[in-house]
Amino acid sequence: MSRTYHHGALAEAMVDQALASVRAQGADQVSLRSIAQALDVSPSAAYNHFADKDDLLRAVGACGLAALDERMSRVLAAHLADTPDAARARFSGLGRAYLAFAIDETHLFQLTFGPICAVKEMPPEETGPHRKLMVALDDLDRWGLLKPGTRQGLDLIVWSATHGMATLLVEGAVPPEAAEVFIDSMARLITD
Amino acid sequence: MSRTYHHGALAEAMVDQALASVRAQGADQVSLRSIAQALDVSPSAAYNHFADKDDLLRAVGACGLAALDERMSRVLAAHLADTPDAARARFSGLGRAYLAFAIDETHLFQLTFGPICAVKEMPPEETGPHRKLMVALDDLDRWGLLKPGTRQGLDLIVWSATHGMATLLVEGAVPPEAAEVFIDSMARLITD
DNA sequence: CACGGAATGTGAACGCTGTCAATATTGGAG
DNA sequence: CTCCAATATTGACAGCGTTCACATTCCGTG
Repeated sequence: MSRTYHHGALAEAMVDQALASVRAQGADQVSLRSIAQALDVSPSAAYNHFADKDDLLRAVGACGLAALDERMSRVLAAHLADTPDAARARFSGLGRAYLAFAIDETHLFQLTFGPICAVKEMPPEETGPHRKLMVALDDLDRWGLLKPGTRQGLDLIVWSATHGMATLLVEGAVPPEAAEVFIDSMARLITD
Repeated sequence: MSRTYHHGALAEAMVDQALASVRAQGADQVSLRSIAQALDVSPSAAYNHFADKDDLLRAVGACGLAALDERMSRVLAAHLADTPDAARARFSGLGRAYLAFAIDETHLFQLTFGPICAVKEMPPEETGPHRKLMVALDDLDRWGLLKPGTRQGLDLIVWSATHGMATLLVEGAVPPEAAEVFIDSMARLITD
């Protein structure tokens, strides 16, 4: 199986390889040349498919966002029931998924939400994870589980707290055990 | 003013220059060579004072933490009174200071809380900003302004929400105007 | 005051990096 | 079958962090 001059699907192959490298070593340590070498391809081949190294890394960051979104989707799929308990389970399950992603995909999390992938023409309102969190909040509200009149301000609080807790975990400022404590405290604070 | 062979205080001068460069361009774009050149010094001179480039950047990150701490100190100094209102003012003032730092020192914030300066033998419990926030929470509790029985879980919530909101501002995921909304919502949520 | 070692700065070099321009190869449409 | 557009290569460039051998200066000890 001699490798042809044309690879055929270099773009995806490079994203895959870059994804693996980022997971293993963190985005800072990944070099364009090393992933080209891993694919038996010349370094400059990348420039037929990506503008930059950063452009490639942004594609990897998008994979990270997708991975997080899928974790959250699985949680929703596990609690479909139309009951207060299911609504509660969805909300704290989503939070747990977010934090679990930060814990065991640290490097990918850092890339996805780091400076390179900074939000550009892609407001968080339209991304999966943020929307899912807000919908879960709406559900809680619909069942009357939130303290009355607090729904509005809760958007920013819940989002920033969850995302912030994730970054604290990633930075090592807080031990992984704190994640569960956080989820419980949050649920206790916003529900009646 | 001939420049002597020995600079005299290269270490501090390099930190100062690096701090300025980080503020201007962000830590990623700062090169050891450029700051050496700005100080009219050979690139390798840095290695008499710092182990690494990262070691120098960590010193800059420490400056960032100090700058944040000073902002928060100023807030405390402005509300010394031993009254409930002063306690409230201290709490939300500290939050505002944290977010203001993130807004107008974006690059420095990213370095200070980024991977390079990752917490190492320096638990946040001992850093100024975290401690100040917790003390402010204690004050609110002492005046009976918190919902009863919630004090314990509030540590993680308040810390992660504040820090998280700061990172969202830095990433551009949220506009600066949201900062004030956040502070109000937070205060309303945790106090009675 | 003299001197010698410690501290500090220099210069050139190494291997690595991202990126680009010129060139070669190839698949597929006409 | 031919030719163009897409794709990959080669070679080069400038810049990076880092190291090593060496130069210069400062300062405490005799």
